[in-house]
Order: sequence, then C-alpha cells, then structure tokens
Amino acid sequence: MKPKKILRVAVPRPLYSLLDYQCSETLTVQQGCRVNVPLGYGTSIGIVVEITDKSEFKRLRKVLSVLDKKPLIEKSALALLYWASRYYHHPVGAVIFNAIPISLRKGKALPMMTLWQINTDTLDTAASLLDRAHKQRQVWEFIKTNIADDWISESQIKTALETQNISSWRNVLRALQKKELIQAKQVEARFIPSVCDNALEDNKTIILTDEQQTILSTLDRFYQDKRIKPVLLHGITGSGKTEIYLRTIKPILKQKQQVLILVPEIGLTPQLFQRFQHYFPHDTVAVTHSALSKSERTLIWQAVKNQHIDILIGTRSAVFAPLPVLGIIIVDEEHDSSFKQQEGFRYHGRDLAVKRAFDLNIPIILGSATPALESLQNVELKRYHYLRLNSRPGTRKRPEVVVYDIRGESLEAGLSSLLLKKVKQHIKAGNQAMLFLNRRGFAPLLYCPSCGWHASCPSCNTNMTYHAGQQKTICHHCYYQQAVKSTCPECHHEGITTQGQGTERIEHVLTSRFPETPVIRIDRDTTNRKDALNNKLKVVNQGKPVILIGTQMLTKGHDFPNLTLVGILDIDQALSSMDYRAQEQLAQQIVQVSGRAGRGEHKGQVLLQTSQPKHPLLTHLLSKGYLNVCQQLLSEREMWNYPPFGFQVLIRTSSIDQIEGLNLLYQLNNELTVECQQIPDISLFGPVASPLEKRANRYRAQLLISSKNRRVLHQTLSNSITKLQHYKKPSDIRWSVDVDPLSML
DNA sequence: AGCACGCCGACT
DNA sequence: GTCGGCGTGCTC
Repeated sequence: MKPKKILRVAVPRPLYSLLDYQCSETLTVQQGCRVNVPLGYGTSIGIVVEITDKSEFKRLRKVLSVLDKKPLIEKSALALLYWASRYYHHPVGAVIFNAIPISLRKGKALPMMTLWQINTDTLDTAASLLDRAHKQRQVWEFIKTNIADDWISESQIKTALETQNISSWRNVLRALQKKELIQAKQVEARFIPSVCDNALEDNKTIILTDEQQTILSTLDRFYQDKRIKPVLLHGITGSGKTEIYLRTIKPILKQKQQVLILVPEIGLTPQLFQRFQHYFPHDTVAVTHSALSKSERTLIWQAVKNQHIDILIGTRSAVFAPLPVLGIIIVDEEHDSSFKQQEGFRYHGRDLAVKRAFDLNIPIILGSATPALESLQNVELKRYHYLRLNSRPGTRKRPEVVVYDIRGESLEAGLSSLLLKKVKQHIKAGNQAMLFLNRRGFAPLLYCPSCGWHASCPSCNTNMTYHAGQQKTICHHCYYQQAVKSTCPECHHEGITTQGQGTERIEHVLTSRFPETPVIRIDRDTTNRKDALNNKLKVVNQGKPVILIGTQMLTKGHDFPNLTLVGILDIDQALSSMDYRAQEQLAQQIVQVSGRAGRGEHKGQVLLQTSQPKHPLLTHLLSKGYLNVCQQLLSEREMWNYPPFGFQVLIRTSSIDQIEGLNLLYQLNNELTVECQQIPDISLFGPVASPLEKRANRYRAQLLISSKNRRVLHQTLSNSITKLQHYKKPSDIRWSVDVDPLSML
C-alpha cells in the first residue's frame, strides 16, 4: 500500500483540534503554508500545522490548493502557537490566524514589489529602438549604470529620476519592458529601516563595573552548556541591565542570528529602540508598537521572516514573531503583568518566550529589579540560573526609605504635612520630587452629604470616578461618562462633594501650594495624545525643579536624573487586599518606585505614607529586602497550594441575567464534583460572582479549579470545555477559560 | 464562526 | 400549502 500524504490543518473557526486532509503527492507543501480546503458545505483557508501519513479518520477530503510556496509562519513560531493553543485551551485556528497579519488571513498574496534590470540580450538593438525616445533612453541609461548591482527597485528609480524631472517614470518603464530592453521581477516587499539620526559612538566606551564584567563572563560560561537554562537577571534599578543585554547579544548578531526583546506594554520602547540602534548601527532594529498600521505591521512581519531585521523589540505578541534564525530572547521587566493577555487567548508572553527558547535551546534572559515569585521559585528548583546586579555604577547611592504613620493626622487631599514639607525642601534644593498614586481622576467618589446619593455606573456595580478637568464622572471599567451638576440629582441639595483622591486632585493641591514650580501629571488621562508623554518627559529631563505626579506609568523604565524625593501615597488598600497576589505586586511597586529616587550625587529619599506602618510586609521589606519578602510570600503560597506550588485555571461566565452564568457553573461544578471523587487531586472553588460582578451590563461569575498536578488539571479543563460546549444554555451566555490566571477580576 | 437543517407560527 | 423565525449541531 502506498503511503498517504495527510495534512493536519488549522482553520479559522472556534475548533480546538486540527482537521486532517488528504493531499495529492504532486503538491509541494510545507508546514506553515496556507491551503484552501473544503469545509462543511463550503471551503475555507487553513494553515498546515503537521504533515503525516496517518489519521484517525477513515474518509478524508482532499486539499484543494496550496497558496504559499514557502511557509508563511516559521517552524518554531508555528510549533509554539500550536503548543500554546493547547496549553491555554484556546481554539487552534483563532490562535494561529491571530498571529499573522490581517491581510494574509484571507488568502491574499504577500505584498510584492518590482525590481528591474537591463536585458543584456538586447543591448545592441537598444540604440536604434531608443533613437527617438529621449525619456526612455535616459531611464534605460540609468538602469544600465546599475547593472553591476543587478536588480534595482522602483523606488530607487523614482528618486533618481525625480531629480531629472521625469515624472511619468512608470509609463517609461512599461514602454522599455515592451521593447524587451529591460526585464522585471517580483520580490516580496522590503521593509525600510528607520534611519538612526545621531549614531552615538560614545556609549560603546562605557566602562563596565567589575560586577557587570563578572556577570558577562558567567553568562558566557552558561552558554557553553549543552542544555541552556534561562537566566534570571535580578538587577536593581539603575544597575545597568541594558548594558548587559547589549553586550550579550553582540556575538549573537555577529553570527547573523536574530534577537527578540520583549518589553511590557508601556511606552518605553522608543528609548530602548534608540539605545539598541545606537549601539548596533549596522544592524536593523524594528519595533512593533500597538499604533502600527496594518500595512506597516505586514511589512515588519515579512522583514522579520526574510531575515531583514536583526533585532525585534515588541510587547507580548512579538513572542510569536516568525524569526527564522532566532539566537536569543530577552524579556525585560519580566515580572510585569502586562505580559499576560487579559482577554480572549489569555497567554503569558514571558512563559511562552521561555518555552520557545527551550525548544530552540537558545539563551533567554529574564531581567527585572523585582522578579516575579514564579521566576524566583524556578531559580529555587534549579530550572533557571540566577544572577544579581547589586550596585549602581558611579556614585549612585541607594535611597533611604521612611515609613510615615498618618493615623491621627489631618491630611490635605491625602498629603501629610511631612510630605509637603519634604517636597518644599527638595524643590528648594533644586531637585525634583515625584508622588506616586495608583488612581487617576480627581476623586474616586462623588456624593451628596445630605441624602447619601453617590455617582455610580449604570452599567457596572462600581462607583464612578470624578474628573474635575472635564466636569464629568467616568466609569473606569466601561468608560461610561456623565456630566456633573452642582446639585444632587436625588434631593437637589446644593453641595455635592467628593471623597478620596486621585492624581488630578493631588495636582490641583500642589499647583496651588507651589505656584513657582511646574507640576507635571503623568497618567492615562494626560498622555493620550501621541507625543504628550514624550513632551512631558523632555521637561523633566531638563533637570529643573519639578513636581511629578503619576500612576503606574511613572514607575516603569524612565530615568529621572535629578529626582531625589519619592512619595508613595495610599498603599493601605493594597495592604489589606484579599487577593493573594496583591502583596507581591505592592512589594514590586514600592521597590520600583523607590528605585527612581536618588541619582547622581544626591542620595534619594522615599516617604511611604500609610495608616498601617507596622504591617509585616512593610517592616519586612524595609528591614530585610525584596528577596526576603519573596521567600516569605512563597512559603505562604506553598502552605495554601497557591501558584507556583499549585496550578490554577479559572472558568468565567458572563450573562445579561444575573443568575444564568452562575447556574451554568453550578451545573459544571456538580458534574465535576462527582467525577473528581475518582480523581482526587482536583480542588474546586466556587462558583461565585466575580469580585466585580456587574461590568458593562453583564453579570460575571467564575469557578476556580486548582491542582498540584498539572496534567490532571488540564485533563479536567478539557473535559469541562466539552461539557460547556454541549450544555443547553441561553444564547446570550458567554464563557471563557483562563489558564494560570493573574487576576481574578 | 458559518452554514444547513428542522421544527414552529403566520401569511398569500 | 410555504415563507422565514431561530435553536441545534457539525466541520477532517
């Protein structure tokens, strides 16, 4: 019996498995190519994930056509996508098709461009044919001069000829082609790298500290191993992690291998791009922002695939980039939760990067000043190497941190008198101060003191945040907005007031307190416009005294050379949060924000305002440091079998009706409870209403499944998905799964 | 998802 | 009789 050629294909439908198709032996096809296949009553595009010779299905339908000569998705990216679709239990077609540019999802050809060359066979006849065609002769001559560089692109011709005032160059080319004097060829469109304006050579002469030298030679030794382990690079803020990245990737670029750098979702990519492009002026660096147009995205994607890009910097989705000669991956700020996608295909970019590096047996560096507990546990289990960068180059000193008890003090808009005094001192000394508060808007609550009415969102069960600048209340969960009037809508009392404070209010208070000093607020509201953030940072970087106020955004990656005072406000909520990850995140936040203080000659000061100054997390963090706190938190997690000691999956529902979602989960819970008597490793928590039950007019509920045994957990989840698909349920009910959830909201 | 099937009510 | 509403089920 002759061997069969069977293609296992992913189609853009919500199916969890690949579909098998018969393929004629004469068709050449590779993994990662697009194919046209019959599906149901019609046809569909698909992507070949596997090529085998057997199938569990008896009757297979035949592949209609193959759309690509060469794979559209590079092998290791395709393997990763397929693996991820199973690990995160998300339909394989949705996963793979989401990872390719939109224009290619429906079977379109790759964007092409035309290259031209002189037809050397007709050189002799040219003279007579061009006798009376002056323009054509000029163009022909131009292309002829380039004969040594073989093919020449249309854009080159265009720019060359525009100076000679030949505007209808396209027609001229066509005429020359008709006379067979020149010939054309189509190639894939090429990405044109953005030129680096001022290639700084001086940062190559930075002298490394002994510590940095040691780390580099240790890394070198690690990479001699047969099986390369990931490296967790724990480097405090300002210790020069980027310098380590640059030097580590240098030999890799020399071997013509590609480099992938994953960064969190904040706008610090431009700085990183500059730094890398400056350091490697002869290599091509590209960035994938969220703001790229469809065609730009396609072009970069294509260039990565064709090895025209050497260094790719991007957010989590870049982990799927089709890098054919990937040589190293760097994940910067690896603890950052923006590496986890929070909807749809809920993958973790850092975890998948580790998986991709493992499969390719290439180096991966996870860098952070505050490593995630999961990563530290992987060090403990000897899965990762651990390297520490402990000192700041030069004379930079560690900041002094003071916890300030605000109980019994009357605060001005949440600011203690000590903090105001400190701000005054530091400004007077010619330095900069920064206040960190993780809540934007003016105040989180707008209410009527007479009747108790408060502004709440009609679509969510939350209070709306008051934004004074726009005279509106805005729901931070669904973006519903409402204009604010001065009288209470319930009792018409004139004297509506606010409670609590956000960054906008702090800004108001400080502007009136320090009229001489610029007060700069950095949060999502003030940095919406494209260059707003950069313009603000420019002002700060001039180094003159300013007061900075900001949320999360401010904590990440930015260097403020003249900043000497950091005030951390309102951490009390996080201290008493029920979420077991809140403490880890708070510790990271405090360390990250504190790291901004004290540069150059001046020692930094950090003031932590709290009404729980004796909270063990704070005292422990200050006396023993971040790693020690992590050990403590890890032992607590172990006690409760929380991640990374136990594994979790969260099944969520949402429905217009309050109880329908819960009922669906009850049904699932009941069946699983019965079945789990045979499989004892599984624990079920719930079903319960989600912490934020009503959001955008939908009621949300959840069921948490956890286990110490990953295999059993995934088995149970597969089983649950099958059940959920087959349950009879009202049409408006939606469900989704979250493997390794980071947030329970 | 996307499409067809099938079972119901309300029309020429 | 039959047109079309949507609930159900399948896709190698």
